[in-house]
Amino acid sequence: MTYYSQHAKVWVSVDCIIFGFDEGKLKVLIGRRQMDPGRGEWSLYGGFVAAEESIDEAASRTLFELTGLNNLYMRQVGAFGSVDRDPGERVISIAYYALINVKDYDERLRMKHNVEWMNIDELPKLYSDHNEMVRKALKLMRQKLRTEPIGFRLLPDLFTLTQLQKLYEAVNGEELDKRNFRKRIKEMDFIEKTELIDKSGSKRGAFLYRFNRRAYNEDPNFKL
Amino acid sequence: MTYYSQHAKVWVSVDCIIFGFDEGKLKVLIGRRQMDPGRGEWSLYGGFVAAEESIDEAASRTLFELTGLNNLYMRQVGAFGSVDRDPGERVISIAYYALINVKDYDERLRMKHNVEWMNIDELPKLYSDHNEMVRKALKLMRQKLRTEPIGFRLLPDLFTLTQLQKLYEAVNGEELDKRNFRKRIKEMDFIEKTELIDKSGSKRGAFLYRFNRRAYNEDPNFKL
DNA sequence: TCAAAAGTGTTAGATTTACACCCATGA
DNA sequence: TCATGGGTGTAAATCTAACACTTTTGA
Repeated sequence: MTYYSQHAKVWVSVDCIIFGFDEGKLKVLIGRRQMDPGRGEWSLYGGFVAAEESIDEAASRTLFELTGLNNLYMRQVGAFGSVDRDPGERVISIAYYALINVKDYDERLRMKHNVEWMNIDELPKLYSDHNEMVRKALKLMRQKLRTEPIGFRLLPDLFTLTQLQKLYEAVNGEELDKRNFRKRIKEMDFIEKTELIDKSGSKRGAFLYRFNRRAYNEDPNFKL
Repeated sequence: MTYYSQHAKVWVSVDCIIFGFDEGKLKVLIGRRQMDPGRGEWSLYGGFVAAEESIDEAASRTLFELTGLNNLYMRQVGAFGSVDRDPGERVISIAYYALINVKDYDERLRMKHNVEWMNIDELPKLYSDHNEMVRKALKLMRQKLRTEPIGFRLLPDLFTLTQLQKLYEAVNGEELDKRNFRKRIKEMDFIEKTELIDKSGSKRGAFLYRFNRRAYNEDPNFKL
């Protein structure tokens, strides 16, 4: 009989706020809950933490289960632990947000799990405290986006400056000045201009850029 | 047999990073661990989350147990959940930081719990992942300190501008220009000058100031 | 030919930083 | 009388924000 055993054990789960960027909008992946309690309610995707895995591993595993993708950018949002946050049993949940490039997500897998991309500013009421989780995740993600080049995780490898700007506008919910934005980008040597041109967004076509992680690691002065 | 019961339950604890400010230094409250495993190692103070309390309540209760103080400023740092972070059993821990005015802490209670104030930059190796918790707590606290007037929670009700400046210097680990600092303070109407003078720090004496929470709530433009 | 997105510099204003001396007092 | 911490303003430099027109091309 150890010192520990006089205390209660509880279930611990992870819930994932998966951000995507498409058609100029920031989106979150949500689905209808498939089990009781709360069956049918809009909900984040989650899973339980198993005995032999860390909470980060549980989050990675859950993300992989849902998306088939590994090594996603992922950060912890925090622990949510009201006694009755889950209407069934006492479950403490640890929220994680992840960034994915919508195009990398296999549509069939998405259908199979019955989840969909919902605009961040049109989210319905979600199960339990999931709305609160999304709010906090967004707040943290915004902060990170200002000081680290994580936005590229939401875009294809090659992107136009207009796409990049729209991404920043969507996340922060405010418009930016095109010239000032491009001036800042030009100062960051790790955002490389290619000779490739994307004609999908305009008749004239726009140069495609890429993020050079190596160059960033050598001279990581990012500020937006 | 519910859906939940096929999953493992784990112990969940809270660990507290308690910051104090004294003699111009930022300090953390740590003590020698009183139980196995790890008996005798330097450690944060913590406790288990009980079945019928939220994690925030567990943190408040733990803080009260240790300090006899209620309504401390307290924020969650995050969940720590490596499988073998605790050498005894699987325990997921949620870290919280709290700010207290060292003078409010009853010295007898401190002795009773066998904890002491250790300078943040002279911390020894702590039990398990507690050093990591402190690092993250400090990072978050610094961020908050820049955008919200939480520094007052570390000072007596009445304080001199020199004390306030030393506090900011200690937390951020860098010196500030006295004139620029005072200029900024003067712009914040919720930091009120009193007619009282403190002679303990100098022969000439310095005016004492106080933080007016009501005024802050009306016009919360803080930036330091 | 024209609509629609791409691309490009300059300037005023605001903010930030650097900096040095006099004052009041108790020992 | 002097050592110690308290208190005060200005100017240069940097950063931020506002702003409008030309280019290219497919329909």
